[in-house]
Amino acid sequence: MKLSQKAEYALRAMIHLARESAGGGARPATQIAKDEELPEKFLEQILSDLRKQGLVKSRRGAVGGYNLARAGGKITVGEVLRAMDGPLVPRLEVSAARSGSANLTLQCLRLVWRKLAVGISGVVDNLTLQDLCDTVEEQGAALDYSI
Amino acid sequence: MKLSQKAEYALRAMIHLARESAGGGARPATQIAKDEELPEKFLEQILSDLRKQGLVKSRRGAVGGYNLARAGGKITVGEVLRAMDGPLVPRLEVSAARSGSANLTLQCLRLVWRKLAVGISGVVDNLTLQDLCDTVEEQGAALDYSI
DNA sequence: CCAAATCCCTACTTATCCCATAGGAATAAT
DNA sequence: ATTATTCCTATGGGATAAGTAGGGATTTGG
Repeated sequence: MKLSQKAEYALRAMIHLARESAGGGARPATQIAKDEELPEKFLEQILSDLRKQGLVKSRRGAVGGYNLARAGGKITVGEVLRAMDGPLVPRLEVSAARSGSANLTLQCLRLVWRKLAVGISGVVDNLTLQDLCDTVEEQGAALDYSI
Repeated sequence: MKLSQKAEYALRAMIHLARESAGGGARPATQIAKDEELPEKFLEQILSDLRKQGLVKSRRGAVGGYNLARAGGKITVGEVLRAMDGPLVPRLEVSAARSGSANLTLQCLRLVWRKLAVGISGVVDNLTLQDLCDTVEEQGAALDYSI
């Protein structure tokens, strides 16, 4: 049950934009990379993907950079993660009908995946970038390293 | 957000044992492999791991095989998945203290991971092998391919 | 127009690690 | 003994993730 590094980087970049670029100006990838300690060229690719998924807007040229495509309160964590990794829960590719025992087992699996999907979606689809910024801000910076 | 094939196979084997071997006799790996259409030698390794984690009991020799270590109602899906894949949620290995912006971002991440952990655990740690068997059995075999 | 800054695209490399296979040693029943 | 099984270790192949590199396209400012 692992999330890709790419998805983590994407989320970090998005959180950065939500916090840092509320004031209009576009933020160059190089600066995001430096501030958030992300590999620069890799981040470029990620931002490009995020743009294609409609999560950020870009602007080229001398004063170019990136911005959230919508307000931070309108972008959920789930959108970001799924934009990078696809579906968040294992999908059962049922080839053909199976024999009796195997078939019952696969039904059990489906049940698990479905419940997992509900649980995970319940979290990430109801959590916006703004929520994150707000919570961390009000908690202060020195709290809860226990994960 | 992907589960390893190994974890899926393990869960399938455990569900098989929960359903099929309630009546005492140990079930050989070869038969599990055949019934559930799992790669035989790979399954051997998986069962060996499950044994080391205390989830199945094995018996060697001519009438040997595997059995659940406890009743199916006492083994959760979460135990099985974690036995194979380790923690189900990304763990943030915080190296050193970061600069201001990166640090705030990492706190946001921690918040996400923590909420995800709660959501996922809430599902898999409250779902036993017995639950799965019961649900599927009472629903009948021809239901709900929609995942 | 020119230079600088930036996004954009594509190909490549590298490393990791999952998935599986193979062969045989230990153990137990008949 | 023979047969059926678990148990252990090593190995390979292949996919995929993670990151690098280089250069083209676009915009701003002088």
